[in-house]
Amino acid sequence: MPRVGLNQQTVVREAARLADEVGFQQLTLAALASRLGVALPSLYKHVRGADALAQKLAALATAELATEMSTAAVGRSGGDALRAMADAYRDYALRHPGRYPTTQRVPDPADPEHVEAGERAVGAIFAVLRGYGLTGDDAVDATRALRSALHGFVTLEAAGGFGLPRDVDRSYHQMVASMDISFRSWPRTGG
Amino acid sequence: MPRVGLNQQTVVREAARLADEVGFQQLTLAALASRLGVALPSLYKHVRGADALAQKLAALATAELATEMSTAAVGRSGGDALRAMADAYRDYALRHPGRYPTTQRVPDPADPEHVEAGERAVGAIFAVLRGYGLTGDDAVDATRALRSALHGFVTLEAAGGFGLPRDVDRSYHQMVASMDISFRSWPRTGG
DNA sequence: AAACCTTGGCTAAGTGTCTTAGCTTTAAAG
DNA sequence: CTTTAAAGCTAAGACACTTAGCCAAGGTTT
Repeated sequence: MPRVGLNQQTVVREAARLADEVGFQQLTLAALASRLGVALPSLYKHVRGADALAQKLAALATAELATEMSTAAVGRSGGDALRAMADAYRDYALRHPGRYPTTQRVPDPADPEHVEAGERAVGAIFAVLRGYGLTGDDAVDATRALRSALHGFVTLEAAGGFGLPRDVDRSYHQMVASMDISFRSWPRTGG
Repeated sequence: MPRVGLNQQTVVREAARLADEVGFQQLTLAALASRLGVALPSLYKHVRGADALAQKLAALATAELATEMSTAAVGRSGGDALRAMADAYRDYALRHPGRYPTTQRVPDPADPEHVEAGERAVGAIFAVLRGYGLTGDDAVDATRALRSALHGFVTLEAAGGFGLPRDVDRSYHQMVASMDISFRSWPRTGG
């Protein structure tokens, strides 16, 4: 039997593509193997199992998202940076509906690339918030608030949770605009 | 064989309890059946299958959550109502970690109780926002923003996504305080 | 009380998923 | 050319959900 020549990276990248097509929940080792032209158990030569694959996928997606967030904010500050980053965030979630949910997985301490990616993502938010003069505990609180709003929005949108006809882009921009206001008048604790 | 005397309600209620104990993802028909003292296929006499059970669980949890949100806000207005409702929301998610995720499922149009529960939940938010003078499109946008923030926060918290030592209660209260400010100075569109 | 019949329980069996064990062959290294 | 690590394979097991079909409990009807 001729070898296909897989390695971990090709497996994970194909899993990412497949997840975007069918949804993360529907990503199955059987479908992935068939897509790669290999029998299912052969995947275990490259990935420890289904959970390990999900973790590697999370590392990949988190790195991609962190890069897009950072790139969007570069050269901007304040509300400009916030809007650009928020748009990049939602764009990513919409373009990669299968990868996005994995970005909320807690980074695996045993995977340095995953940890680094998570730090870059949070770091990007922190950098934007510094533009509002938010540091220390205030920055931590504001980061949590911003992550919550962005993640919550794209999650509800993906789940079809916004039933009413009101334009969803509009609602998102309003939310980001309101966060801009919030950050400018953030209830300071002086942490 | 003596009959256990199950019905749909007892099955769904036990599923809710079990989900809270082991997590929604770990809720399995096998575990539920064993907990109820029947063989697995017997459950199909009361529920159409695993997905239907999840839907009924969603209807139950959504109704519970809607009730707690409404109750918390009754007799209050403005920031008081907002804080009370937000606290009730997070309380519910923390007390019922297995039920909570099902509340984000889109209500099944074929299940009137589910639909009604969803409307009550959104209605409770709408009522609070009316206290800020928000109506029409503004209320829709603000509702989406509030739902996003609350849902995002409790989801990230449950996933262990808040790594830093900063107190999580504090961060939540800061977020809610900032939403209070946002709603008072909401970027109006006059919808 | 006896017959009836609805229904809630059961066992058996099939499908799809992940996983492990162990064999074979490729193809690179010496 | 021989050796060997690794990448593929088949076979088989553990669980999950689901369907089919049987049987008895227990209420209803005569």
